[in-house]
Amino acid sequence: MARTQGSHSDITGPRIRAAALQLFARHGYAAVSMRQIAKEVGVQAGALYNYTPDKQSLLFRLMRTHMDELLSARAARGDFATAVEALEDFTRFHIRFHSERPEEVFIAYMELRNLSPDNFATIEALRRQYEDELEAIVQRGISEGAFAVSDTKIPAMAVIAMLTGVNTWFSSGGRLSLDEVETIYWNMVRKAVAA
Amino acid sequence: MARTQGSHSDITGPRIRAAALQLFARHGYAAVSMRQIAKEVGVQAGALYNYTPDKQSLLFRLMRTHMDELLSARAARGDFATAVEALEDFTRFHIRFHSERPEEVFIAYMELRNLSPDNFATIEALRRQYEDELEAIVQRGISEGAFAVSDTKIPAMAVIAMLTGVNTWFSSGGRLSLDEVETIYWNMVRKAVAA
DNA sequence: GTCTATAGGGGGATAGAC
DNA sequence: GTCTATCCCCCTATAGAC
Repeated sequence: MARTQGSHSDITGPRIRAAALQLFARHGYAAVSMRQIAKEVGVQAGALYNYTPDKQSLLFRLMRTHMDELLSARAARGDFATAVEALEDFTRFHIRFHSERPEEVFIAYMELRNLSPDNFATIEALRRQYEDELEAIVQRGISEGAFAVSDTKIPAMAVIAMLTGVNTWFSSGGRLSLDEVETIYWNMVRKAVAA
Repeated sequence: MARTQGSHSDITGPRIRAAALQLFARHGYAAVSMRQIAKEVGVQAGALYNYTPDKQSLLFRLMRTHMDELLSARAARGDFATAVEALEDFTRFHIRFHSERPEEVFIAYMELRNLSPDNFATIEALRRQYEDELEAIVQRGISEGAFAVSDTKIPAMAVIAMLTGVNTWFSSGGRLSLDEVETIYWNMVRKAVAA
């Protein structure tokens, strides 16, 4: 028996999430209505509820997917002989991964307060996991005698804040290529923690 | 003739702005209603319009005041003999000023997209002015031979992003005093740009 | 799966009494 | 200056036809 249902279901779902991603990033979750999302997709508002139980779940799914992709892309990176090499890899990975997903990154930082408490806890745990990976690199560098910092958590937070800041100004057609930007940041990061 | 009007006007205005500040910071501009603000102040919603022409102006005034205070506090800092000293002063000033005003800082970063185009341009110009002051310090450090960075704008953005990040985790009752935090950051900033 | 229609609730802002 | 009352609009989410 051929399935007669589901003719559009495989395409409408992704299109809803793509529209929500762009609209949430541009105007903010609270300022975007389900009607706007529906209009962007080309369906009526009621049809959205075939794909998401509610607006909150739509936001959560975008953030959850983003964090999962971040952590698995990060996990796919190899091991490194020294903490310095690991830190350079982290620096370049972070800048590149985030610059390729400006909308997701923006939402991940700006819409945390619009998550329900449970959803917030889930996202927060994933974010913490990512930070811990950098903190471990800092710790390793100290053990190896390559880094000299009087704390591990603060340098990790400082480096992530600094690198994520690239997204606020970088544009791919600008004065510098992403590769050049990576190198400038890596030089600053390297020196900042160096012994 | 004694003025009989204005009995509450001197106090209600500030209370409205204080309530809006807290609510906007906590829930976001778009998610907060004029009725909520009024309730927090203890007046009816219509009374708010004696103090602001509309909701947008309320947001703008908060951001404008914050940026004005930032720039004048910064201007009150003295001159310094070397770029290194100027950079240390900037670092400590930025962390302290921002950590004392978490709600204002949060709004200044998160609600830019909810400003009308004209209001956005005004705030953006003030923010740019602040960044330019740091960029000038970086430029000076290069001239003096004290700093070695292959760009001036990117290090300025990187340092500001790093320092502002303190607000995402610092709490005054925590493991470290603000003074200790300042010193940790200053060591990283100093080394990051050092020749 | 999508539509139309609607329930049920807020929203920003204004008018006019006091 | 503040209140009550209201205009007119939009919101999320659901029900039921097709």
